[in-house]
Parts: sequence; structure tokens; C-alpha cells
Amino acid sequence: MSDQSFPGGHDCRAREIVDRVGDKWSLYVIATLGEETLRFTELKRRIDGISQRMLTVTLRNLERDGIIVRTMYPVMPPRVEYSVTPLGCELLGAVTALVGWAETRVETIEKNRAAYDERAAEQTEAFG
Amino acid sequence: MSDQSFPGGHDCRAREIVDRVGDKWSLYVIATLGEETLRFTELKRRIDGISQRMLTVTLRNLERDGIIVRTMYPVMPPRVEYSVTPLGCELLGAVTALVGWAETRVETIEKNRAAYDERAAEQTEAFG
DNA sequence: CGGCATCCATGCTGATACTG
DNA sequence: CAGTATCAGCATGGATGCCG
Repeated sequence: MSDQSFPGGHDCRAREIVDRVGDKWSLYVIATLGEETLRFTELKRRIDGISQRMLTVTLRNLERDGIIVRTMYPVMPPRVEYSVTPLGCELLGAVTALVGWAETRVETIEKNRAAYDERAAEQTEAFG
Repeated sequence: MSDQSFPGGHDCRAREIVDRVGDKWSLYVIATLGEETLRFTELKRRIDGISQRMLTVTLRNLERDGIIVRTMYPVMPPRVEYSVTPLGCELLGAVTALVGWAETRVETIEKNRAAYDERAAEQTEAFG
């Protein structure tokens, strides 16, 4: 129990990092930039559904963590490129594993959910 | 672009699953139950900081997905045990990888953040 | 193009109180 | 012990408008 730093919950700093990486958009930004360096607008186009604001916020946070790097070219119109750092590349592996798992298990989980909901409905029907 | 189901964002069902698993407490519940089967109160005690409500909510969601299983013994006082399913065990690997990465990189990331903030402060100082 | 500032809706979350 | 119910606060996130 003492050699496991995670479940015990002592290292809340790791906790914070996982929260950050696991927030609504970070995984997608990381995965998308993991393929190739992209400009802001192109990135936004690829992560469909993300708002400009959230892309900006997510990018800033990841940049601050050193997971991605922002390269600005002082030209008009502005040209800004984002790419993953070596640190971000490490993370990419874990992210891919997690997302890969989710994708292969989508069907199973949706089936589980449907079954669960059905059982719940039966309960309501019987007692509600 | 067509063979990558994740960054393209077509499979929003996987998206939903990742969101669920990546929410505030799920990772911790999964990781903690990954070690051993536990009762509600003991689980709450181990995941320090979680409220009773959030533990219940998180547990229900994970149970619905089939990631954990709930076993209730109809006795007084009530005895309920939670454990991970085989499906949850699969996830455990990815979770462990992600959290493991976060733990080994805590120092690096905090250093990155500090450096970033310092640069930001310099900017403010110079132009603000 | 690549942002930032503002406003506002949503909902996640925690605190509290109550139950079988 | 293992919850449920309710309420309130705050963070998250979207929409809009403006700027270099």
C-alpha cells in the first residue's frame, strides 16, 4: 500500500497533470499534433467541434506544460505553428493506448449501457 | 486522414468513453479497485478527497459501462463490494501507463510551468 | 490568420441533511 | 454501512465581438 503512489493519493501533483491531460480537448489536440505540425486554423478544422476559445485555452495549457511547442512567425498575416515536444511524444503513447482501447470497446460498452438502462427501467416499472 | 478514427473525430462514441474514463474521479476508482475488491466506505477512505456523492456517481457510471461490478449482500448493515471486471482490467493497463507517465514527469512539468509563468511575468513587466 | 475579452448558459461538484 | 435528495458555488465551455 505504501509503494503505490497513485491510489493512495499522496501525489496530488500527478493528479493535477492527469486532470489536465484528460480534460475535454487536450487528448485530441495531442493526438492530432502527434501526426504532424499544424497551424491554428488547420488544427481547429481537424478537431471538429472545438471552439476557437477552447482551442486557444487548451493550446496555452499544453504549451505551459511543455507538451506542445508554439512557433510564431512575425509576418502578416500571422503564422503560428504547433507541434508536440519530446515530452508530448511520450504522452502520445499512453494517449493512443487509452483511445485505442476506447475505440475497440465502443460496441461492448454501449451494449453494457443499454443492458444497464434496461435493467433500471425494469426496476422502475416494477416498483416505481 | 481517413484511416485514423480518432483525430478525425468521426467516432464521437469513443470520445464519450474517453471523457467518461477521464473524468475527475474515474481513473482513481479504477486504479484503486484494480488492486483489490473494496467496500464503499473503504474505497472512499482510500480515494481521499472524494465526496460520498461523487463516489456514488462515479461508481454508477463505471458500473453502467461494465468497467466495474457491484456486489450487494442483503444483510444488515448493508455490505456492498466493488471490483473491476475483465473489461476494466484492460483499461487498467492504459490508465496505469498514463498515470505512470504523469508521475515520472511531475517534476519536469512543474519546472516547465514555472518557466512559462516566469516568461509571462517578464512580458507583463516589460509591456504591462 | 490567430488570437483575446466579455458575457452567459450549463453542469459538475461539494456540503449538508436524511434514509433503509 | 451505503446510499439518496437537495441546494448552492464555481469552473467549464460556447457565442460573440474586437484587435494586431
